[in-house]
Formats: sequence, structure tokens, C-alpha cells
Amino acid sequence: MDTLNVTLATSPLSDPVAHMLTRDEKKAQTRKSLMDAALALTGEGSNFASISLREVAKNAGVVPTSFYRHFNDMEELGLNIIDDLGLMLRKLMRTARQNEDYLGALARSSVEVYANYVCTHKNYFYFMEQVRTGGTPILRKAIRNELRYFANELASDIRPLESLATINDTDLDIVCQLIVGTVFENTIELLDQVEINPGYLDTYTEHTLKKLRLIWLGAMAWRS
Amino acid sequence: MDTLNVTLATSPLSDPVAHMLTRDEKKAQTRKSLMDAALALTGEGSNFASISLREVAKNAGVVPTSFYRHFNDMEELGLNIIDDLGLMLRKLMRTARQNEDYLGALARSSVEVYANYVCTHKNYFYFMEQVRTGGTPILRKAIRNELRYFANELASDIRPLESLATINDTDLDIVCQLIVGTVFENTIELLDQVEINPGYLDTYTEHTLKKLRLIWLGAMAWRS
DNA sequence: ACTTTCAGTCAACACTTGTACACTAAATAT
DNA sequence: ATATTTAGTGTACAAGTGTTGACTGAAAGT
Repeated sequence: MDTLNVTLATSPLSDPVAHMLTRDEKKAQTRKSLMDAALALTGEGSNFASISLREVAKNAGVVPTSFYRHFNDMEELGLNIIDDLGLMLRKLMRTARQNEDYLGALARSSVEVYANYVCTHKNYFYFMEQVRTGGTPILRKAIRNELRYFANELASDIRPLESLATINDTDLDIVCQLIVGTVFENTIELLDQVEINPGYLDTYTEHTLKKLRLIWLGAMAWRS
Repeated sequence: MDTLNVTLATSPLSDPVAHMLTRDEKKAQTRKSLMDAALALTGEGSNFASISLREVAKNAGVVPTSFYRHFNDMEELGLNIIDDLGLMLRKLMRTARQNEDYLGALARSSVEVYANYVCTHKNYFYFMEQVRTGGTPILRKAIRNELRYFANELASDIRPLESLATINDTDLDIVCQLIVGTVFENTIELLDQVEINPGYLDTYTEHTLKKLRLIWLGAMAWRS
């Protein structure tokens, strides 16, 4: 009786969270663990294109067939990861923009924030870099859209600057695409190198900063 | 007797080339068809990481086990493709450099030549873009080395220019990495878009040219 | 209290995968 | 002329793949 009481009493207490989860919450939880599993696998070096549905399910601690309760296939899962990634980056960008020091993402702090963010979310960025050029056409397009979004955001951000008065809107768009492209282009190298030598983070920051300053100089000298 | 003579006589004539091939030549031939098969598959949209050895062998018109006579695994095949690609691009670059109009790869003709070259060697560039960020670490590194090679080549090419007198060697390297990176960065979009709308080739050329001119302006304004 | 809903389980399928091993036949070397 | 080498073949196997359909039990709706 006592033991029974105890077990019955401790059971809900041993995992205080699990038992107050509604059904939808629990579903959302395993859904997330599926996405996390896929991200973890790409982060470990696997290519997203060659990860099997079963592998993901196993790493998420779920039976393969359960996968279908959440996604129709791996591509759909990938699209959802991209959505999450886009949300995260937009948030990051928003906080960066609140910083007075911002000045068109050319400021040192912005690059530093980005580089640190990459290193603390490696899996997401491995995924992104991989899929951007190596995913299915649909996934590639989804990522390109995200990048274009940032470029547009950046453009309307720096449009008012006086030093850019001599550049027209279409050319400014191209400048911003170049900036965004440059930042993301070397992210894969950052990820690879930082794994071997943590000091590379500074090197990356310096190199990227120089590139951005160069673009900035060019943009100011530009006459549309 | 006659029929036998005929068959014996026509057999070597029906395929005049095949019978004057030495054993090594024939081996090199199927080796190439294996690499071509892999390239064709990536060109069709498959991801190199998820292409199976058997698929490649089948497309090359060879039995799977025969693959091992040429490569130990798909990664080794990939490395050989990268070698070929590097050779091709170096040759392209050399001819571009002979052009008086060259002037630091910023000239219109250079970009046009490159864009056309990409479109006539789609498979190679799909492969390259895919593997650059999505291949195994070894393959990624191999491609990065190729790109670095170009950047170095470019650097020693434009180093003598007077307009770049105010920039030191390390900074010039970064400029060249930016240039090379910018050209390759948008190649995947060129490949994707040109498939839908051939006119995109011009758009790509214009956009890339503007970006390069921008970098060029920045480089001339740079003070190390 | 009773019924419905549905996330997760289990078993089974038809295929594809990489690789090992023994074999063949034709080009080379002797 | 004879022996050796070897690119390509054929068979076989254990392991992993995506997807199916029927089943379970607890949460949600009535």
C-alpha cells in the first residue's frame, strides 16, 4: 500500500513537466526533437541529402513510422528548419539594429555578434550552408528567399544614409546582396576552421570586416 | 569459311577505334565514363552525397564491382573530379589572361566568358557548388584549395597595377578572395535561373560586373 | 461516463545499398 | 608459344531504405 502510494505519488513528481503537457504540446515536442535530430546529424558531418528518415527517427527516440505524423518527407522537415532559421536570424538582426553602433552592418560589433551566433548554433548553419547550394531545388530556393529578405531589410535600413546619396535603388540592392552574400559565403569556412582552431573566430571577424569595409568604400564612391 | 572470314574481317572495322585501344587507354575511358556518370547525375539534380556507387556504375554502363578497379569509394571519385575541374578552370583563366582587355578580371569580357563557360559545363559547376559547402570535409577542403589558388593567381596578376599601390599584400589577398568568392557565390543561382529563363545569363553578367566594379572602387580607395 | 481522436508502436514488404569472392577472357610480358 | 596480369562479369549476402496497414492507449470532446 505504502509503496504503491509512493510510486503513484512520485511518478508524477519525478518528471514534473511531462504530466502537465497537453497532447498538442507533446506533439510539438517530438516534432522539435525530430528537427533537432536532423540538425544534429548534419552538424556531425552527415549531408542532409543522405540522411535517412529512419536515422532521424532513431535519433529522436521515436519509431520510423511516427515520422509521418509530423512531416511527409525529409524535404518538408528541411523547409521547417529553414523557417525556424529565418525566424532566429530576423530576431538577431532586429536586436543588432537596435544597437546605435549598427551603421549598415559594417560595424565591428555586428560581425562579432554574427560570428558568435554562428558558433553557438553550429548545427543550424552547417545545415544552411549545406542546403543553400546542395539541397533540392525547392530547399535552395527557400534559403535564397531568406537571404534576399535580409538584403532587402538591409537596403531599406541604409537607404537614408547621406553617404549613399549617389547610388540609386537598384544598385543599392545589389550592394546589399553583395554584403549579405559575403557574410554567408565564408560561414562554412568559419565552421570548419573553428572546429580545429578556436582562434579562427577572430581571423574570420577581421577578414569579413575588411571585406565589408571594402564594399562600403566602393559603395560610397559609386555613381549610379 | 567465307562467312567466318567476313565476320572476322568486319568485326575490327565495325568499330574502328575500339580495337586500336591499348588496355590502359580503355581503362582510362571507362574511368572517365564513371566520372561523367557521376557528374551527369548531379547535373540532373541529385546530390552527390546521396548518389550510390551502383547508380554511377549503371549509368557508366558497367557492373557495380567494376567501380573498385578505378576508385576506392565515391569520395575518391569526387576528388578526381575536383582535380579535373581545377585543371579546366586554370586553362580558362590562362586564356582569359592572354586577353589584353583582362585588367584584373573586372573586364566585361572575363565575366562573360566565365558565365558562358559555366553554362556549357553545367554538370561540373553543379557539382562544385554542391560539394563546396555540402561535401565531406575532405572534398570541401579540396575545393577551397582550388579557389584559394585562383585568388593567389589573381593577386599576383593585379599586384603591379598602379591604382593598387596604397594596398598592402595581405589586404590585396583579401580583396582577391572577395572577388573570387563573389564570382562563385552566385554561380548556383545562375545555374538554377538559366534553366528557367535563358535571359538570366545577361542579368547575372550585369549584376556580377557591378559587384566587381564596386569591389574595385573600394580597393582603389583602400589605404592599408 | 462514453466516444472519438490520434501520436506513437509493431510487423512486414519490396528494394537498394556497399562489398566480398570466384571467375573469364583478352591484352601484355616473357 | 606460353605464362601472367587485370578490367570487367556474375553471384551472393547482410544491412539499411521508404512506406503500408492494423493496432494501442491515453488525452480531448461530448
